[in-house]
Amino acid sequence: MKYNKKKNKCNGNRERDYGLMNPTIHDIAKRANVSISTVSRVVNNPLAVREEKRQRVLEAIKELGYEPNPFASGLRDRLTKTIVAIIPDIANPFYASMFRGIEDTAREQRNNVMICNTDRNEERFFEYMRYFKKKKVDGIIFASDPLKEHYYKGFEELNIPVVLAATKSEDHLLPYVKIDDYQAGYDAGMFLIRNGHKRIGMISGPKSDPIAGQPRYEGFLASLKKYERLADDSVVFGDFQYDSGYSGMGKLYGKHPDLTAVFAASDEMALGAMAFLQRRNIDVPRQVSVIGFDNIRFSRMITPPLTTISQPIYEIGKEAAMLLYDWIENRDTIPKGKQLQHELIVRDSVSNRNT
Amino acid sequence: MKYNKKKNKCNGNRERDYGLMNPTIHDIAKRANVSISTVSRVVNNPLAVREEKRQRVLEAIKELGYEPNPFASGLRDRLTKTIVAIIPDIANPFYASMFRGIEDTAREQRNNVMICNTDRNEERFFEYMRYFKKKKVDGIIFASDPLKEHYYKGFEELNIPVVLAATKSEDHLLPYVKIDDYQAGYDAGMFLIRNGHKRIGMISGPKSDPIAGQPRYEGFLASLKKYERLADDSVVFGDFQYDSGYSGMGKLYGKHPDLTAVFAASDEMALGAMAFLQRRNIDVPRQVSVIGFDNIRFSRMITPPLTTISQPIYEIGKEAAMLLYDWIENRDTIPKGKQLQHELIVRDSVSNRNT
DNA sequence: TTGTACGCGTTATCAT
DNA sequence: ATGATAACGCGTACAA
Repeated sequence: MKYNKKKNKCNGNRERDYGLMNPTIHDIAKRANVSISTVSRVVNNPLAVREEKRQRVLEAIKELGYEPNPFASGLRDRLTKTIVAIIPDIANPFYASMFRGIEDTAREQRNNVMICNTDRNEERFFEYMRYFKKKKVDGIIFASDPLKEHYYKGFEELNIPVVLAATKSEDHLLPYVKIDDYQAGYDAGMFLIRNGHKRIGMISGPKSDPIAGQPRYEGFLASLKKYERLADDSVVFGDFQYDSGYSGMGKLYGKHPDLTAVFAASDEMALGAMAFLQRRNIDVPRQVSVIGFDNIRFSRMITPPLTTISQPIYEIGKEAAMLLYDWIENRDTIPKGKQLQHELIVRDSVSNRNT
Repeated sequence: MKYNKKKNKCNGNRERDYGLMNPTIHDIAKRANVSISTVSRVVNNPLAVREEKRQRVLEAIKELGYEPNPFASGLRDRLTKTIVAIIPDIANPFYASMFRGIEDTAREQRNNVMICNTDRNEERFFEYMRYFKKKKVDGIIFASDPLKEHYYKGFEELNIPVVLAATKSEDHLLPYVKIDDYQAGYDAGMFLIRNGHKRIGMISGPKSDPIAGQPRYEGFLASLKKYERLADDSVVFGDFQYDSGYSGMGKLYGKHPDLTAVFAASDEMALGAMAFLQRRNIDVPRQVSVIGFDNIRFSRMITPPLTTISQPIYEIGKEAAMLLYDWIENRDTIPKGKQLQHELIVRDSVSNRNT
């Protein structure tokens, strides 16, 4: 009774400043001469309402430009229309490009995507997890580090779809989108071999990294062993960052001053290696060739322009987001992951020793 | 009556699966033996409640791990708890760093920030504007290009707070956060002069750019004129990107092969200039010195490491976001903008000619 | 099939 | 200073 009066008064008020106000489910109901539940049904379960009314409602929705209020439905505990991208650092161009892929498909779905920069810090990761328990999100794209066991546990608690981008899980079957890192490492080695290099070194990522570390390392080794090139002790391990590339090249050069080519598992490490060489007045590529990995924006801007393995990083993000939405829409079938193709970008940092 | 019964039943239910459940304001209230209004006050306006009770409430909040439900408050106050960052491209490290500043303060406010990459494309900008008219946002940080007149018109329609980051508006008084670009250009010129350079060139941004273009150009000119160094026709104009730096250096070198130093209005253009020189076997910095602008992540990773003017870009983002939140909270007083300090980062790309 | 009314958690208003 | 309660917009159990 009292309730009803209030409601009417409320609607009455709203009519006045129309156009400014966002139409609600009530406005649509009135316009279409149905009840709010009918409107709600049309939106959420269209088949449950008679054709004729459905049309009326649909029309009213169009005319008034109705969009459900995400806070109201969020409060009621449904989808929040936002997904999360967990990445190490958006200021890293590699992840930034991936993010653009994610973002573009999210926009197509009229969805929001929230960035979480972990800075590779576990504490921050779990902080986010706690936050998500409150403020629900529909799904997660995880692109930070290899997926550790307790990270997985965190996801499990949330009980929402998670897909992996440029990484994968050994023990759990979460869908992932990535390239074939083993093959890519193999290809890098082969490229050097085909260019006549005999003594080849590598600056690898950490062996403990089951994605960008070990596979690239092993693919590379395989190519070398096949042609009986130098191997094993001509490999040094870094953390993908510039400084470890610089110092890694230093170690390598100390042990094997006769190296003619080096494969770095990231472009940043390749930059570091080149910096070391150039500061020692060792010419790249004439004396030592360098091949990188990632094809970041700046790899073409340095001197000499860097030959590198390109990951289709934008597409990885895009594909991962699409998989995620598939899963969100159809909660009970886990989508299958995908392998995307890498590509060798030939620029000027590798010399041909065959001639 | 009926109401009360329901409430009790509900709370009764909740007690059981505690630990799993997120505590609400009601749970805190009960625990602290106060009303929910008091709890709400403690959270939003602590000074309005007596010390003793406040402590009790605070303690209960700690113990139960209460966090306000953003959906509920969003529903109440019509704020969407999301702001928008309009930038050219998140894959550009300059904007990525700014974004991190924005994001970090947004997170403090338990807010979401949505990225809009315009790619410097007007069409995309207005697409976003249309989107915002539907799905409201609380405020905007604009960091894309100079603010054109019809962009401003777009904002006006939305009728929400907008603050400018690393840019400003000539005609409208939107708050902005930026450095003093004129002074920065002046400082760059002075640094070259103090290092004994006599014939100095510049690769500027477009003169039509009233922020990163003209002021840096004029500040630079002012320093040169003061000491009667070469000026005017030793300036060439680019678009801040790598390629224009490369070709710009080409033009400059064609006209003035005797130049000993060049100031580039962006690090990317500086990279381009260095690439041109190095490919001509002109040594940097021995034969030609280069100073850049921005201090992007990679400026220290090239050979030689780039001397440059550093914008506190993270802080610019952070400060802009804080201004925006001030404005959102207090809709009727436009906050005043801020000028932040730039800094000269001396590395190895400028030689000293005095000795 | 359709409509009514309650509850989600919070804040603001109004009494006290 | 504190407490009761309406209202925000939506979804859904239940009634019709």
